[in-house]
Amino acid sequence: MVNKLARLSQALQENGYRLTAARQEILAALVGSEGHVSADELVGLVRQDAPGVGRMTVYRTLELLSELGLIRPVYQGTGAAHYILLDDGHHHHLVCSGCDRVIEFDECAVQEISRVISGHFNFEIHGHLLEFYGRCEACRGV
Amino acid sequence: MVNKLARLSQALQENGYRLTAARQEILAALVGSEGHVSADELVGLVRQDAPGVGRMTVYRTLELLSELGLIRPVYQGTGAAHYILLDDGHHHHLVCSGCDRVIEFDECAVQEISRVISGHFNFEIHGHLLEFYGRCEACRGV
DNA sequence: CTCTGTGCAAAGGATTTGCACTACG
DNA sequence: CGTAGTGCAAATCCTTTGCACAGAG
Repeated sequence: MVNKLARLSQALQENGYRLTAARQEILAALVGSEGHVSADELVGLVRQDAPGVGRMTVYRTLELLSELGLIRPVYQGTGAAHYILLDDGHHHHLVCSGCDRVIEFDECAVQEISRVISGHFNFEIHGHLLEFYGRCEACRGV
Repeated sequence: MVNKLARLSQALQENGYRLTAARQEILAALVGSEGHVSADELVGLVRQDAPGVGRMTVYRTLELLSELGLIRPVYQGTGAAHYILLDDGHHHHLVCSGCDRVIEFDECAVQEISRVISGHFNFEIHGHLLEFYGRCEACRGV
């Protein structure tokens, strides 16, 4: 987790962005939340430690991280966007259509596909998201 | 494409929903658009053929289709949600962080993973989305 | 010292209620 | 016929600008 924070900070600096106090707070809150928050929830988390941080700084930092490919906004259920951490380069979800629950899993066999696609489209791949949709055990009404 | 329309219509009816005139228009517009539209764009498309259809009927139908796992909202760039058709059960994207362009591809080797995950979590899988993020040829400044 | 980043308030969209009306089955 | 579905307008919520100030390099 400390590693994740360091990696995010470093990525910002390497791309010519300043590592300000506000950004450090935001990154810490993001990592601490395991990377599953809406922008608004994140504002709340950040303000627990740093009450002075503005809502828009959070929005702008999220946009910045998205552009760098470090996080990704997804829809989870309805309403506001949720952000997931991609700093390991990949992320995997199991999304239940019934209860909108999100389960994460680690099995990843996308490497080969990744290589093929990359060559095929001359596309430089930084990360990926794999989501399965269906019904979880509970919602199937076992 | 006619098949897709029929499959969507059938899915609605099988789940106890009525196949109204408005819904038929919406489904047709969705299939005709190749399944890459925002809610607002879809309202426009539907109204070309059926001017009387209300914005909210479109929203509600989209929500309904999402619950049934037939479509999925995703972020493409910023602003409004875009909906993609999952009626084949799967969908694959290549998203460029630079220009927000979305390229679709067909290579799919997720079947095995799907089976493993399904058994592992006792989760009934209906479809999936696989997205790769990175930089396209143009944005790498070849 | 300069330029990037920040915070506030207010604007701008997108999405969602509430409720009377229509039409599918 | 009864109930699910529809349409309108207004409300609500999320996100984005514009601009003066503060802080990093």
